[in-house]
Amino acid sequence: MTGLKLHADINNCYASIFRIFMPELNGEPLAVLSNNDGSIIARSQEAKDLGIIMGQPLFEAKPIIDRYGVKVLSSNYPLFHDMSTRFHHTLGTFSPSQEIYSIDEGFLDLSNFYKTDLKEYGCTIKKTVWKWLGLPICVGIAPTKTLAKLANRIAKKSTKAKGVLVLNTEAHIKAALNIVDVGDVWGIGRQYATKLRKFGVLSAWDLANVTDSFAKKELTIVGLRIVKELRGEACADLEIEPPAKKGICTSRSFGHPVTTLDLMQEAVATYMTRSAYKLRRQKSFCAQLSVFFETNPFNPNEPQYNNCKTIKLPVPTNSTLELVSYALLALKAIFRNGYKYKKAGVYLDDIRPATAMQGNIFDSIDRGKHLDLMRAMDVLTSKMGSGVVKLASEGTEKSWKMKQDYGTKCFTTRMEDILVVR
DNA sequence: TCTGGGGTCCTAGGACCC
DNA sequence: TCTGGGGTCCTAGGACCC
Repeated sequence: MTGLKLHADINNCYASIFRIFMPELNGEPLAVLSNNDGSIIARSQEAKDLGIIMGQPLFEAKPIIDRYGVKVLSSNYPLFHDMSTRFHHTLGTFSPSQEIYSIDEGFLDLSNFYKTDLKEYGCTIKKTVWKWLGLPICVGIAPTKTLAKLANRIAKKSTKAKGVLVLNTEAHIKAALNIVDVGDVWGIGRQYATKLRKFGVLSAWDLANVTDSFAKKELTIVGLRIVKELRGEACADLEIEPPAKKGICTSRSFGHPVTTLDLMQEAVATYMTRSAYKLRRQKSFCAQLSVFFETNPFNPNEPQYNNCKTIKLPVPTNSTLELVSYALLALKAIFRNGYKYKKAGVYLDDIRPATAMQGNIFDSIDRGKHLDLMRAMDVLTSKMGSGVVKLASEGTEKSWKMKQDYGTKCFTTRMEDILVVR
């Protein structure tokens, strides 16, 4: 086996981050809420043990929360993001080759570490993250990314592994595949798991032993790659450089239903400002945008109206001013009075790098001026946070903005970022 | 009363072209 | 009488991820 990959992730990420700064939460059941405080998106181990379910609406979990005194907190993304950056930085000191996979997960390439005691190395990483950041992690090491993820999953549950599992012999890999349910394999979701079970494929080991043609036929080429990775054949390398996004979306549910065009315009302008900022951060332009909104689908007694309007731009741009004006045109084209809107969003599409720009002879906009203004806005935004400078169309009241009833301080960033403190 | 947000990739089918 | 077929592009929808 040539390649060797390490997967590390933060245990109960959001709950663990809060506990660093609020140690009184240690040992207590804790649930972290989605944007708008709608549902539960993260739980401490104690909350999991009480039967609080991932994705469960808050009101449904309320009986358990009240009965056992589960502590509830709103999401705090500035804080999560900051701690995530520190986690990945720490991880990166252990290999020259690193992939930042998500806010709480990363991969390292250990292919040249054949002389290293891998178990010990994994334990050192785990201890270091704990010492430097106070975050609990688990580590899996194996020949492919899929197997490293699987090793990590077992490490989390096994008392013997103590949070670090190395799978680098055929016997160990076979034993591991046998104890993992097919639905717990990375890339096998609910639909595929149900389908596979009907064919008698129950474990990860079963999946590793289907034929290539079966995998391709039933799970597409993506599934075939998973099967090969389970057999130890690497099909996915680490992504060292994050690829530029092909689509950029900003959408939110409203804290209160929105019924007027005025407020909807504020929200759309605000979301577009955010998307345009993301677009410029990755040094791209876009040639298409969409605006969409919906009423509350969980409320069948209210009249429902969802719509989406897409506009192709005559000249690709990343100017907030231009994108907002097109977005408002799109919105006006589809907005209807008489509905209680629950959510809106914008989507940027047909994204291309700044270098591939092509002009249009009918272009009447002074792009140089826009560019200077955007640069100035971006400097302020990155130094002082979003919202320090904004367009008039974004509004100032933002009565529609999302609910955060259980807010916390941004402990590591700015004290003035305090949302609501209880 | 109250149900997240932001992405990726693949496939099938239709339009269109020569 | 016999009414092609292959390629490409685009889009919608479905699956997955955290």
